[in-house]
Amino acid sequence: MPKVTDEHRAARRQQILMATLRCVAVEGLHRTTMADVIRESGLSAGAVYGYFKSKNDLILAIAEFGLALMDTELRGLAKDGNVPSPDEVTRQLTRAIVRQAESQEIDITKVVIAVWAEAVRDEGVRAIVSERIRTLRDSYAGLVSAQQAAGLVDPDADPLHVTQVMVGMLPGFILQRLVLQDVDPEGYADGLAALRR
Amino acid sequence: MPKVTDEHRAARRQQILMATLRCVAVEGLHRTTMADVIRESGLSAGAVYGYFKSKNDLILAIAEFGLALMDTELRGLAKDGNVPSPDEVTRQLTRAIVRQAESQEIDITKVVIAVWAEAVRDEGVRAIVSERIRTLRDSYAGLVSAQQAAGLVDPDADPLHVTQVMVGMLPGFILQRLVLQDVDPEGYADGLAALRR
Amino acid sequence: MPKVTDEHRAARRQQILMATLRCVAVEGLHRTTMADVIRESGLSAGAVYGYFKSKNDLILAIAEFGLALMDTELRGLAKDGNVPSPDEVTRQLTRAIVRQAESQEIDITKVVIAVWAEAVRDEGVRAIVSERIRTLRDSYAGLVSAQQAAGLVDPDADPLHVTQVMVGMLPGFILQRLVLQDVDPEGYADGLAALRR
Amino acid sequence: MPKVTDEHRAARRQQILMATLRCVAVEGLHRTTMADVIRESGLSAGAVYGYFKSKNDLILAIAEFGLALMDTELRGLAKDGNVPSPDEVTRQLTRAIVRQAESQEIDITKVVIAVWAEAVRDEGVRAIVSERIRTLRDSYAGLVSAQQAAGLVDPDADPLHVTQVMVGMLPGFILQRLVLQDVDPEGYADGLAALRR
DNA sequence: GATGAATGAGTGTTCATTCAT
DNA sequence: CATGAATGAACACTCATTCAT
Repeated sequence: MPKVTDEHRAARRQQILMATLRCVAVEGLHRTTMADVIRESGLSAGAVYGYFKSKNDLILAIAEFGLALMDTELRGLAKDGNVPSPDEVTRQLTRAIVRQAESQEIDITKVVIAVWAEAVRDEGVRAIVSERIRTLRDSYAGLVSAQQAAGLVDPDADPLHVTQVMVGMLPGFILQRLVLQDVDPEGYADGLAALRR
Repeated sequence: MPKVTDEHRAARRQQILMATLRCVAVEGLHRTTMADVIRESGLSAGAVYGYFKSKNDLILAIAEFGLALMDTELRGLAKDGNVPSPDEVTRQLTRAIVRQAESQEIDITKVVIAVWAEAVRDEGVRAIVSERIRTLRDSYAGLVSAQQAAGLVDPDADPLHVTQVMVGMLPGFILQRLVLQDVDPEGYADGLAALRR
Repeated sequence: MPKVTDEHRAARRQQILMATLRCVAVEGLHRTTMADVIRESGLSAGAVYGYFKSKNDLILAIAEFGLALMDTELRGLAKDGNVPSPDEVTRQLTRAIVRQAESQEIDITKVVIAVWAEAVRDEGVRAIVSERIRTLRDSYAGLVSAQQAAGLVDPDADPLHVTQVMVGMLPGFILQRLVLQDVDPEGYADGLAALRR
Repeated sequence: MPKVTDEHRAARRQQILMATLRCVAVEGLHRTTMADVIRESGLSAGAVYGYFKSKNDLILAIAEFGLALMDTELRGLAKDGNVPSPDEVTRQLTRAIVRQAESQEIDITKVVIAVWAEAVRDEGVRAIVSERIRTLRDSYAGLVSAQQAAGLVDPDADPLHVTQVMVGMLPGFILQRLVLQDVDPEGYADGLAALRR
């Protein structure tokens, strides 16, 4: 079945990627074997290797995909005319995370934590995670200026530092949600609000 | 002479544990092989298996040890008579993390992230991580009451929520520090302080 | 238009064969993959399999072609009226080998050695190599009679034995040339001449 | 069963080596799989890899061993007081080859041809083959001087060239013996003798 | 007790070949 | 016919664990 359309190729890649995400969410990055991916994808070994030339390639694709999902969700926030307070932003973001995690068959946040761990020791994955975190911060940056102008955030503060904490609150939310299962967006946002007075 | 033997046993366990931490910090949990641990510890395979009956056992011990190190450091904070602001607490905690990470031959925070990832899929590790996070929150709890009394935190807020955010800011600090290497305790604390205006 | 088609077919076969020779000279028989041949030939997998029904078929064709090249070169020798001495024959033959090896883009002698090794274990290849060596000996046979008549070779000797040694000197030349790179036709012929004093 | 004697280790290596030789004589170098070697040696995969760290390692050992067997046989020749003629030397050497090939359960000359083919494309094997051929030539060198002094070989000839042809006659003997099965030491030596008058 | 050689199921990956388009 | 995506058995190699000494 040669000379296949680009859409077909893209669909196959997606098929493999989704199969891998399903495996990784359950087994983690390293306990997911290529045999798992092959079985789960319903393709043959050769087919999978036709789309991803190694397991590492697949991990990089997973990393990109997993973090991209988180990211897209956050873009909409700055769109509105009004300026949300930091706790309001956190509420929206954690809500988005929970929605993502629960909407799919798989909990993407499990994949994301696996990717963080891999980023510590694999340069390629680290580059991807770095880029994603930076993008996230940049998405915030404009919002922070508006918040400073509106008196919601100390106007003398370095916006970078503000984005670092704001982004920095999300991993802890994800981790506590998965491990202790006792955090939720409302409580987490309230907790931050409480710190502000 | 059981006393001496017990001490000997404890020393051997520690020796193996430290060897494992060294390996895990560099290679991660799953790329660290028992052969690595055996070589690094300077013991024989049989000896290592005499102290830890499986690799999973060793991982559990690693998880316990890695998170315990973080915890002990934080206890001292509540000891002082004065009541530190939330950002001051964050400053102290992140400083403690950096101190820990840089004081040892190995960066313990790398091990910690590996442990988080494992907690997602291994019930045993998850139980340990849960317990540690809860302990950390409990250590905070008293402090939060004091901060509420002192007007540093909204007295109407649920203390649990406050401890959730306060603890929740640390994983993001650790992650950004390892991956982007552009965060430091002072900036991070300043960022939080800025949110409180 | 069957004529054109046949020529076309022959050209395609040649194209695939040359591509294979190029691969085999570099990688050897077994490290040359069909994918290599396909890529090098510029054809599709299906096309290559249209001309050679298996890799083994291709190997047989390689064997035939590689040894044929050596053979054609040697025919001209007996043509001349004068009777060359054994060392003179060796000089001409080794010169022919070197010329062949250096004239083409690929060193055909590398392919020849690979074919010898395959002949040891594959009956089909062995049959081809057998036939080629026999042909080579036959080409010599007439010459030997002439040399015996001319007193250049012991007239009482069995011509078969003489052709066996004469042919037998060539593999050693090829091997030493490829591996040690310190033999040349002149020295080799001189060496044989020295034995005849 | 730890702390095993050196003899035990050497015996195990030999056991694996002999198993490999048996496989290579039948299947060639590349069709011999590690699974073949493992089965034939009667050991486990891990055990084999404990003695040879890769298949390539094993191939190098095979090359060394296979050619060494040929070599040892040839040393005794120069020992005798009398000076053998070149054809006599060839008779002895080819006899030694046949004896070696037939004395063992496996025909070592089949392995040797496989090694030649590998030497063309693997630098490590080539180094070993080079060294062996050089050693063989050196073993001859003394003999050639004696033959030149005794008038059996042209005294003006370069001894190197003489050793090149003398060594060069052996591959052709081995090859014709395996492929055509119609050469024997007596005929081959007679063929060379015939060239000398 | 301590040792480390041995095990063997399992790992990521390749590749000759087929066949739907 | 020609194409090249797909197949899946096989490959070289690893590694947690055991147990004879």
